[in-house]
Amino acid sequence: MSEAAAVRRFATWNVNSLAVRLPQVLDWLAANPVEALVLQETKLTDDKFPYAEIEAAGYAVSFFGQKTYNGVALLSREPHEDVVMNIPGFADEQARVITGTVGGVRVIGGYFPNGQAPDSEKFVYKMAWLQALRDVVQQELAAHPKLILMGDFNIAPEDRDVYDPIAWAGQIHCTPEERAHFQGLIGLGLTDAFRLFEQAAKSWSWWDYRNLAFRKNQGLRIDHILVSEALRGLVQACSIDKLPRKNERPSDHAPVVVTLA
DNA sequence: ATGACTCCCAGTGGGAGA
Repeated sequence: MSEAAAVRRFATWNVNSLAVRLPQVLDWLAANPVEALVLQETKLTDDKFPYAEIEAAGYAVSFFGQKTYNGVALLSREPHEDVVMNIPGFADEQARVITGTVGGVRVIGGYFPNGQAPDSEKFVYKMAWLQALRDVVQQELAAHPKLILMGDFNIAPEDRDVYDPIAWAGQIHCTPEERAHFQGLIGLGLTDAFRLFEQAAKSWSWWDYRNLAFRKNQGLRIDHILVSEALRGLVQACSIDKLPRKNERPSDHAPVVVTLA
């Protein structure tokens, strides 16, 4: 077995338009070879998806998108199998989930609903979507003990994941209802890989484009990698890569990477 | 400060994101 195959890395990145960010994604993959990468907010209909460019970079890719909003993709160094789009049994016009098996690991990539505001219809949708996701993750876990659920959760699990928890208290991403759903996923036997390790205080995965938020490090940790019990003992590292946020025309999110033995 | 930016589809503005 080669040295490269001895360590396995899986990553998630909300790219906020793959049409704009494709060069950055290819540059990032060249510098950060991974076994699999899930993307959110591709914002591309399938006929416009740049699969040829991604395959030329050495990655198999499945994708599922729509115009303007949402859209997800699964990239893997080796071909992946048993791909499922969205949540079976949950009727949804929005392209938010892509699942596939990569080297024996079931990978679920999700772009969780934003929810807009706790008193909005979009929050009601977010709650229903989260419940449906929990059910399908539970089913997937029963069939695939080695499982990673990762993506843009649009939930800051704890106050330490928020730059100003007082100002954000009860606001979208920080409501008790959203946090309870996050804990519901943890309750399935999943572990927040980032918190398996000592991390710098004020570690965020998203910074608002406005108000010099990145420069001032005012952000939220809302992009997560959850690993199943069968994988937990193999996790060697988990980190947020802030470098792409320093690019020109960056996504507002940074990639999150987990390393397995 | 109920803002600030960026993306998109639209089209000379507005919705959504988080």
